[in-house]
Amino acid sequence: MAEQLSDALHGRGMRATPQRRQVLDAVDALGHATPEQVCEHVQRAHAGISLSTVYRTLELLEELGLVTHAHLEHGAPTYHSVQAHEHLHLVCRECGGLQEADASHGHALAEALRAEVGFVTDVRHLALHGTCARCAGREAPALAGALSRA
Amino acid sequence: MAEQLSDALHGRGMRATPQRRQVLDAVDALGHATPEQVCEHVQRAHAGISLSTVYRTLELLEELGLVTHAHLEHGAPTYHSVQAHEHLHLVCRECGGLQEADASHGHALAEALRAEVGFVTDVRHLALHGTCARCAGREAPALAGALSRA
DNA sequence: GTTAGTGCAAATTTTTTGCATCGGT
DNA sequence: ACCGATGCAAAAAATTTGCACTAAC
Repeated sequence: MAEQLSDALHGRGMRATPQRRQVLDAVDALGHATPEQVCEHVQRAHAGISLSTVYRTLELLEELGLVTHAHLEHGAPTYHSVQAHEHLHLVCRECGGLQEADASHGHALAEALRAEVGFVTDVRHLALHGTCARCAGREAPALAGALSRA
Repeated sequence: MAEQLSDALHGRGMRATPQRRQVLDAVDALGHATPEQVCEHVQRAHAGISLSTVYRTLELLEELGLVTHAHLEHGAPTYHSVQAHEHLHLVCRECGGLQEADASHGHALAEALRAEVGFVTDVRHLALHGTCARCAGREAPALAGALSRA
């Protein structure tokens, strides 16, 4: 996989720098991470890197198809490794919590869209917003009442 | 519907100002709009409004459940009226184009998630990223082939 | 008349860019 | 040695906030 990065870079006449490897490793390790979190992680490891380089590198890695990003909350893009298992992101609007769900649910949707309008969906980039089970239960009076009666 | 806004505001001890009506109207009229586009639209109409007020008002309208927003592209939240027909947003990563698709596809996914993990998805807030039919055909014949074979 | 809401300008936060220097090839 | 990549600091966006003034109720 480290070779995958080097090859991709060299193939484009670009250079395999430690920063690029470290950013990719950080995205891998963190699972979901904002550019700032990636930067902190790399610096904490031991290496020096600037936030500018993180931005530039994430953009590059995305072009290379090694990472993707999703907008999980207001103005905070989060990056994921392509190698990680595919999953959907469920973002709760009430508590801000994040949970993951199996990507298979998304595949049916993606397949339907491809068949109907030819749009090829990147399931790894799928973020769903709504209300998680806990918040839905807490805030829906009817449901809460039914439960407390039991 | 104008009454819906007034009632919602008065019920909370808030005031029905022309700016609030105009922001809601603008979101309605524009379909998808960033805060800045909303501001321009209101100002073009004839009224004075500041960008600060647009931000504050959009946040308020979202709390009231009259608008929702989705992150269609990097760092640019777009707001939609709740009254508009539900639809999915298909964002092409290659050309940046935006197309809509019927929300019924999303409903199956939403239903599956609700049944499995109790997460209540807001389908209006659903943005899918990928490659549109035109770009898929033009830029990645190999990938398109691989996918259609699957 | 009260008090929430607005506009403006300043403060934050987030992301991009210019340029001299460093380092991979 | 060559030229792409980095770091830093400044610039550009994007969003939030403080405060005096306006206007809805």
